[in-house]
Amino acid sequence: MDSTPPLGRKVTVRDIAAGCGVSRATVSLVLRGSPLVNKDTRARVEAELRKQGYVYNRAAANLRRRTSSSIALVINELANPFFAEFAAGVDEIVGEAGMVTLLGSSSESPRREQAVLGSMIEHGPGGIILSPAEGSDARHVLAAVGARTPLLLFNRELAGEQPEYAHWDTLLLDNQQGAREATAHLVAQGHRRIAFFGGHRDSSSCRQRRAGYREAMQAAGLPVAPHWEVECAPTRLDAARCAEALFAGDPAPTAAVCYNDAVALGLMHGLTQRGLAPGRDFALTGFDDIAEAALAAPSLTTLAAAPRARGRQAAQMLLERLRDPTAQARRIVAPVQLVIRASSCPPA
Amino acid sequence: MDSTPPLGRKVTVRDIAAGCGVSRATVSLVLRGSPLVNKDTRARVEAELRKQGYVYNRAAANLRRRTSSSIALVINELANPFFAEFAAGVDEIVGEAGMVTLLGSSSESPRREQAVLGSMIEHGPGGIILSPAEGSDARHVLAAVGARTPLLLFNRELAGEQPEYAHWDTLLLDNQQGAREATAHLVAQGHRRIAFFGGHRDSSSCRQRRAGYREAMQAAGLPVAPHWEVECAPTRLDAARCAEALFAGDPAPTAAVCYNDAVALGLMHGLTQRGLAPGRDFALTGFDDIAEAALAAPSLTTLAAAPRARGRQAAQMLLERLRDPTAQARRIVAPVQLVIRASSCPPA
DNA sequence: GACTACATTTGGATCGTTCCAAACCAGGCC
DNA sequence: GGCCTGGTTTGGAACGATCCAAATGTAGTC
Repeated sequence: MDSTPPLGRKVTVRDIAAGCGVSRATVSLVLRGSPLVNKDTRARVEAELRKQGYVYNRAAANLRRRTSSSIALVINELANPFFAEFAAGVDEIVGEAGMVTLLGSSSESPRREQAVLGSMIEHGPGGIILSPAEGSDARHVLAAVGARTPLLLFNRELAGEQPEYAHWDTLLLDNQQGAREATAHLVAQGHRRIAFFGGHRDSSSCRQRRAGYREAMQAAGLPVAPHWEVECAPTRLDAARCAEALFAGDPAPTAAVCYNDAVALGLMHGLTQRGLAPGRDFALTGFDDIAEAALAAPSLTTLAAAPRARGRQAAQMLLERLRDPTAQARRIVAPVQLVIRASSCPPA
Repeated sequence: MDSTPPLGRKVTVRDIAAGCGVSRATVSLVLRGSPLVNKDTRARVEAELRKQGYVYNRAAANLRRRTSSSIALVINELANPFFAEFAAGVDEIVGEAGMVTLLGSSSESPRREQAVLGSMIEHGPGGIILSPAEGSDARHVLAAVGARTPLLLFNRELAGEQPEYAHWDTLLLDNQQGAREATAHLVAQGHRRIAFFGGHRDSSSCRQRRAGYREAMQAAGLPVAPHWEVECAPTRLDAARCAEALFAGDPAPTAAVCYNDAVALGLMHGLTQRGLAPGRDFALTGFDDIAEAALAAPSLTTLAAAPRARGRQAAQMLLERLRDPTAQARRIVAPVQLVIRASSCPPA
């Protein structure tokens, strides 16, 4: 009986088995808490495990069992607090399920996204949660991940998505409904000249939000002047810079539905510099409900997407898919909630 | 020769070997780009790899080679933009090195931290980057990760760290120097009554920043009144609530060095509600240089810690450690940079 | 004592890859 | 022909766990 804990080598089931005079199979049963093994034997083995400082090798187990214990999470921009919250939510659920999250960031580059997916897939994740980079398309994603590993798309749809990719689950935000509600709220406040401000024309979320805005305007019987639809990068800085454009034509709007909170806060800045007090002389709404929305002056009316809850939901959807790989693909459009604060005042 | 791509099963080197009439060993050599294999053979094998849609099984390879291709990253609070940036930096370098990041979040709970570390270690990461939860101590961390896996500590030191843990690398921010510079800057602006605002007494970063503040005050020959050191949770909300405390005694300060940016922004809010204009009637500085610091009104003087660069640095340090496991442990204190903006005005 | 019934334990084969020492093959040289 | 050399290729044994069918022991029954 050679029960000395090995020095250079890792401790394996073999060492434990030798250490307390049972077979490897028995140790393995103990490790998995099987009811087959005798009480005393279990106690002896468990003592030996502690004594030798055994650590389970999940990779070896996964190899033999043909299972996986990880979920890959590929995010377009991790540094964005919205996606960081989302990632935290995913990791929460993945952790609760006893699995581990493989993290990757694509930095909004479809090429890097493909490379990252390719690297992830070699590690054999049970499934993948992908928040696509702008411009990412379905063919490349399919080429990188193959048809075997379940994939869940978050936040954006892929360009060129065909029925053949229909086995992918999708979790989207209801951008259109959100923008519609924000617009309707401004209308209800008494505004007639309402702009849509910010975002990139080619981003799908921007298109959807703008569609919701137009829909609500039309439903209220209100016209949309061309210079009320202003495009800008989705950053505070660029939004502040573009504020001018709203007042470049006649008639000037008295309110704006903004692409997101960052843009709304930038616009506030721009308005202030023009001598207009946001929340008094001009009403606006955001999108996302980031932490600062509640603390801005004036506090920002916005649409809460609850990114952490969405992360949890995405992870749960994927875990369910792992349990039943043949189930029908799901497409969930999560509602967003209008949070009314001070910025959406009635017209001056 | 059975070259039909298997249906239910995964494609393995065995299938490729059979598919083009060579041995598994040869396929393996091709996969790793060995110069030993003949040009024509290589081409044949590579064609077969593409044809069958082979994906490399890194877990199996790691098992045999006794190597690892992952780095574990355990963060105290991923939703905090500072740490999200840090994580993005880590992942950048880890990805460049052809490895993958295992993500875990401890939500500032030492208990969860230990559980997460325990789960991580079973996946056999090559090394671990840990940004400890508040109150996490060295003994528990050691128990969870063992002495075998290299560990790098970021941002905080562990309670009860003894010489026996001296093999852990450490990357810290120079909190003390930062606070000293901020204080000295306010002194140079002409302030005499300077407060230190926010943070928890028992957090090590808060202690260090406060020490820097006191040092600078002493160096300038300035006294520190007891009610100038105000404690509060490191959130905007609580900071706004605690602003009052600064003016609860005589004499009132004319400037404050804040624990971090969130607190500084909260204090601005609190000042405004008291009828004081931050950046005109009262000077303040932050810490972290979060995105909004530059866009706040007034823009916030603060200390830039460059979290993404720190993440890259941490990953690099750990990768070097993997290359040379016996090298002397390193302890790097990264300087932070004072960014002067509008909030640190001279006295009114 | 032979039988079944049940609880517990076990040795090999296996997962997909890599290592290693040995084998193979062609060409050149004595 | 025998021998060496250098470039290629290869079968079998690992890595650390799990599966499986079969073996072992222990009572209980007739």
